Amino acid sequence: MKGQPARAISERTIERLSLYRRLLAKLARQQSPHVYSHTLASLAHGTPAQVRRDLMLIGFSGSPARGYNIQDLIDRIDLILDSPDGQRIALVGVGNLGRALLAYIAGQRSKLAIVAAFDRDPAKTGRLINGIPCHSILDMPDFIRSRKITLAVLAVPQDAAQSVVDTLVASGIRAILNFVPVPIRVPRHVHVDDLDMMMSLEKLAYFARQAGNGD
Amino acid sequence: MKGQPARAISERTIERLSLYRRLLAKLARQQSPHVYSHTLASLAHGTPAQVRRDLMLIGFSGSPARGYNIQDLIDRIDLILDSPDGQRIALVGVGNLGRALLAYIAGQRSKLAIVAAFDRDPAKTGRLINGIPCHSILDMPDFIRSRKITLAVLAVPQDAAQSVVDTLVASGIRAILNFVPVPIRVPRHVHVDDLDMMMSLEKLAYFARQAGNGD
DNA sequence: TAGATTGTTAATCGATTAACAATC
DNA sequence: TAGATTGTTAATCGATTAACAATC
Repeated sequence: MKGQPARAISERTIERLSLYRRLLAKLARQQSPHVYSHTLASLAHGTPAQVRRDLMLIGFSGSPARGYNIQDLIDRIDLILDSPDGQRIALVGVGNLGRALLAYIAGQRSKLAIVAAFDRDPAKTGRLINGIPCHSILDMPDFIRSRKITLAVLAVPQDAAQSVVDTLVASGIRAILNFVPVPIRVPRHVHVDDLDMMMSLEKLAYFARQAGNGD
Repeated sequence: MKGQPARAISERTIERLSLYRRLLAKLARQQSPHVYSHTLASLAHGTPAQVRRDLMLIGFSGSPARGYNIQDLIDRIDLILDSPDGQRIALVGVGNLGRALLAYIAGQRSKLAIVAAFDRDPAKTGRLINGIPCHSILDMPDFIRSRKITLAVLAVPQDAAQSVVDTLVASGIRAILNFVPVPIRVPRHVHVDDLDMMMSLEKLAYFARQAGNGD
């Protein structure tokens, strides 16, 4: 069964759809039930042409007179981005950053939910952290398999990263949000998104300097 | 005075230079003092052609016989990415995420250092958090100006984001690492990098699903 | 020397933007 | 109707990759 047109939507477009949905949710609480491409574009810091093209790619139509129906568009994006029965996330590495991510992600209401955390340190396992059960990393493979967890957030020490990733992949994980500043190797069917804060800071530092050493 | 060739290096290339430097630092502790483009490429998950092109752009040369000298290359990248007298960072928003970022960034040794944190909540100000002084957000403009802080990390609640950004910009901030999931408006000379975790998770969830709903 | 690698230009690829007929 | 907006194709732009002469 092929629910959607199944034609590949690019990574960039998926990112923007996620952003559009968030902006539309705010718009929905306001005046008009419709929005023009130029309005949404300006909220998203994009161009009207890009908004129209993105919506074309997901087969969503508007009207030249009124623009796009906000609620219908939200529903359409939900259909694409959300899995009907939600998707479960495992957090691996319950250090400072891991705990903050736990609180942060739990705070957003979404079809995505962290259902378990794992750590090597026995002092951290066997109890709830931010309402999420924290288990020994030894129990991770069974847990991921039995609970059909497909996503992982990686926040372990650098040295442990690759071996934890290998375990995650062997357990059936399909995508990893990686906070560890080291390139991790995965098979082609597994997706990785690297959020490398030091790299971002170094990049910003460079461009801040370029911006004008004037005064 | 024009220290570097000053020809614009692209954002992507700067990101890779930051990554190369990190990988080279590890290589430097090992066997050979030289590295080939294909070796560095494979560590960085890139292509040899891209590595050579990046190094060409910064005017760094190797030898067909031995490849690139590791220490010389590190020194060259330092010259481009680092400011001789370091660059100071302000953290705004000392919630769960802010405190974790404080610990994380302090942990990396770098020419970049968080020198102050700011929060609206009086319960959090007037004391050290992770060794960093935390001040009232009212003192922020003076502090940023007098200490010549050019970078900011933004981790405040959504509602406060834009007004805090306006204050930062007015105080002379040149670049912002933004963890708040809302598009912020800045003048053209200010650089923003958005690290939007929920967007990344939603993107990964989509591609994890595409990857094969097979079994 | 023969063989591998560098430095650099040209070709390719993908994504964004412009343009404009069709529509309300 | 006149005027603005949509839907979509074509043009543009930027970044990556391929190719290969020069070099060690």
